[in-house]
Amino acid sequence: MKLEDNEGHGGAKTSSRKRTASESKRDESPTDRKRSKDGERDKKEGTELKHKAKHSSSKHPRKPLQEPKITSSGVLKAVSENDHADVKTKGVAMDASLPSGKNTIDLNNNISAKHTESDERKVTKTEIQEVDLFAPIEHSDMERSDKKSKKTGDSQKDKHKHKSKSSKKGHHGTDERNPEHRKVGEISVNSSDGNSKKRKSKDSLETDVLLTGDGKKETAVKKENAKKEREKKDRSGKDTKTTDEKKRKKKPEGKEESKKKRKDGDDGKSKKEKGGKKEGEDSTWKWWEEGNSNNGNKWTTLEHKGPLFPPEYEPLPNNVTFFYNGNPVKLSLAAEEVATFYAKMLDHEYTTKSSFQENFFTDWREEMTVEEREQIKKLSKCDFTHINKYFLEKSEEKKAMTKEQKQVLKEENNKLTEEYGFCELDGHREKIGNFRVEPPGLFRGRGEHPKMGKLKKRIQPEEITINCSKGSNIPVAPKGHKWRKVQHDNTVTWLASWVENVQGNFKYVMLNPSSKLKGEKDWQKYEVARKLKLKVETIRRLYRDDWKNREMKTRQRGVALYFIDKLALRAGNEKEESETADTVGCCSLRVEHITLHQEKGGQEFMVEFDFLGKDSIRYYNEVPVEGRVFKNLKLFMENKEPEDDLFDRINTTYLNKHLNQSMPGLTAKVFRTFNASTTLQEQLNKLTTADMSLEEKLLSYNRANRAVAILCNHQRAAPKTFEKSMQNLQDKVAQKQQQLDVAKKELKEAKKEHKKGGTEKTRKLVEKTESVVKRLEEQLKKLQLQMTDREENKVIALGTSKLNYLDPRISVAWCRKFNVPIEKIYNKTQRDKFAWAIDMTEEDFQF
DNA sequence: GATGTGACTTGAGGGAACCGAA
DNA sequence: TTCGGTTCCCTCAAGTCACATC
Repeated sequence: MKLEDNEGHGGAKTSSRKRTASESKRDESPTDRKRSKDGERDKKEGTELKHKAKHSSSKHPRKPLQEPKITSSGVLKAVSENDHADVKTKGVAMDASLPSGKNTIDLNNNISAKHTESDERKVTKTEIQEVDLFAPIEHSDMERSDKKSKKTGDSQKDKHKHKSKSSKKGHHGTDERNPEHRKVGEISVNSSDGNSKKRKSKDSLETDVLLTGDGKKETAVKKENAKKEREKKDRSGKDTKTTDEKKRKKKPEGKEESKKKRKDGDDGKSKKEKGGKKEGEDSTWKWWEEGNSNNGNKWTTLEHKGPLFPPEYEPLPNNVTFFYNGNPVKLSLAAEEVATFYAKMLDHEYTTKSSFQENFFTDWREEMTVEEREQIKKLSKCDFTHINKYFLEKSEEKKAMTKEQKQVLKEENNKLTEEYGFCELDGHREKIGNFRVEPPGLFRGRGEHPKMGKLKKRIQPEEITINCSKGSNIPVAPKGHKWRKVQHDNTVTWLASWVENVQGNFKYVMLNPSSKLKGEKDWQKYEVARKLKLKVETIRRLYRDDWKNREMKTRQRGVALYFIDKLALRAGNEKEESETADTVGCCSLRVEHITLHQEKGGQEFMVEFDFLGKDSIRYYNEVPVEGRVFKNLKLFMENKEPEDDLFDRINTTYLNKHLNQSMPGLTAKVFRTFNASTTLQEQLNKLTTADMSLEEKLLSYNRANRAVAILCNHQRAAPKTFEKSMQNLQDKVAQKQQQLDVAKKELKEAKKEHKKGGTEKTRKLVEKTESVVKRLEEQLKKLQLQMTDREENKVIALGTSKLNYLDPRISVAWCRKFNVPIEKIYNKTQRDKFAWAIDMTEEDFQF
């Protein structure tokens, strides 16, 4: 088959880029001359292919990859296997349910297994309800809110028309992009993307969406579910909320909970939780039960106090000296402040890196006076140790403060949070996520960031734009200052913004994840992912077809999508070279990041991935792929240098445009959410049974969560105290075992005595000893489970996936179904963030 | 169509707060 | 009550993605 390819075509590269040697070489190869012809035909056919900007070797010198900070997947695998062994020897029967064929929580196997299952499994519409992106979402867990809002729904229907394009000033029309024109009790699933108007028209063409007489979209599935719901209601004679409330009231109180309640004075709240809320603040704003009457705007009224600035620089005491070339030097205030930034970091590895030192020194010199610059010419001659010692002492002093002194500080802090940490949004008090302006300091990029060590300058009010509603109390700028600008743009969610000087990025003051604005977006995100579930089989079939397409570009698209779907890779936007660390995602993978093995470890068509992803976290994985993918990869790598792009014909914009055609609202990152949540749901279904103890259930939950974290490559550094705490646990287990052995011996004796000549006393002793043995056995098992869980969690971060990728309704439903207190899986912050899900989800929810 | 901009989400690290054992 | 290990939660860097502009 002939493959369309215009690699040799003149317009291949972006105009500003120089052609690399390898590019020229390729242009001259016979294959490419052929491709050039094909390319011209492409152009004629209107399918012009464009090369992506390519990395030249000078810009991306091939350097050895950073040692895995924590582990490669191989290590993860090894850990899992060990754990598996542990689990077996400890007799905790959880292993049979591990996700992979090899009974390890191994990424490859896990994903392969998952795909095999989901590929074979037909996702029918009756499994989950169809959710229309732009129309009312009506599925079981939302019904309660729907019902409640129906009271006001009809009267408000008219309000939900598209807002006309707003006359935006400084910003482009976010309202256009995200109209959120939903009806009362509904939520629009059109996330932050923009083309809602366009999409709505596209969406209305979808065949699986039925239009009812009044123009309201309703799917057949929704109708079916509504019918079921009515039947359910008829049977119970009560509405779902009542049932739900009753159910929750009935829920047995876990031991831990009741213990906690007693301890905290029967209100079930920890000290922290108690401290977090003011009197009268207990009633959470149940925005999910309300309609959105903002016509796509983010808010109607917004009032806040503006951001809180860091304290002014406090000069060093006279007895703390900076030395240059062995001589004490009294620095100017500005230079001294920057010197303290460096001095504070002296113990950090950063300061040993040459780029950090160079960047710091360059920026520091800019803050110096002419005389200082004249005098201080070499960083190596600078001695910051005295300053460093001073700050260490200060830190020790702070630690050694009395309880009362600490309390005073805390109260001062609380006062500031009270004043600046909340805003009034549409009449509701909402928590602000980050109300403090970032203090000055030295920029710490992650990985080998070329700008590490540069000076992050102090932000002045004159650089800050305030966003609030017209007619509200405008925040007052600090004395002697004024704001850069005060605007009233309700199409954006931020309260204040500024541009940081190191990378020129915008920084924003935004709301806390528990707020309506963030919660609604989160909900929408999971609804899009659920919608993908209905389409994923078609999409997979389509990208498989792409593998054999005659166009190179289409083939690359097919393979890239396969990776994004199968391996949960990030999209991989192009980045500014030399401005950021050299990290990649799917579309920006280079030839050097993969190695093809015709056969490895008894499996054919193996692809070895080794690259630095987001935050310079290493991604290492060996994956068996389908033969056609393997062949295509070979083709993509043909005649390329290691530093050339693997997918040189596509980029994330192209990929997302294509995905959006398959399903409105679909982008590359939705696959991560979809696959993460699907994996959690499948694993929980597989790993939990009703007869498990609470601890066993929690281990199952964490294992399911872990499978997702591995899939998403969420690694963490092993805690510093890991070995020690494991040793402590092991000691405890040994101690408990010993106690158990003794108790068992005593029981045997007691039984013997009782058998000899049974009296009331001997009978009671047997009973007592039996209960002791039982209690000790339970305690031992609990400790063993704890140990297993901790060991398995050594280098895996569960938090990120839990917060960002796992539909909370899966977890909430699981808790309800298996009587697990929600506090066991979500801490206070997480419960606040997922309040909407906790309130609306019933036990039968399935992602 | 390429590039730039802006608004947002995702992510790991680290200090503060908390909690249980001694 | 103290100490030390663990968890929470804040911070800010680093992504994604859509729209604007050239």
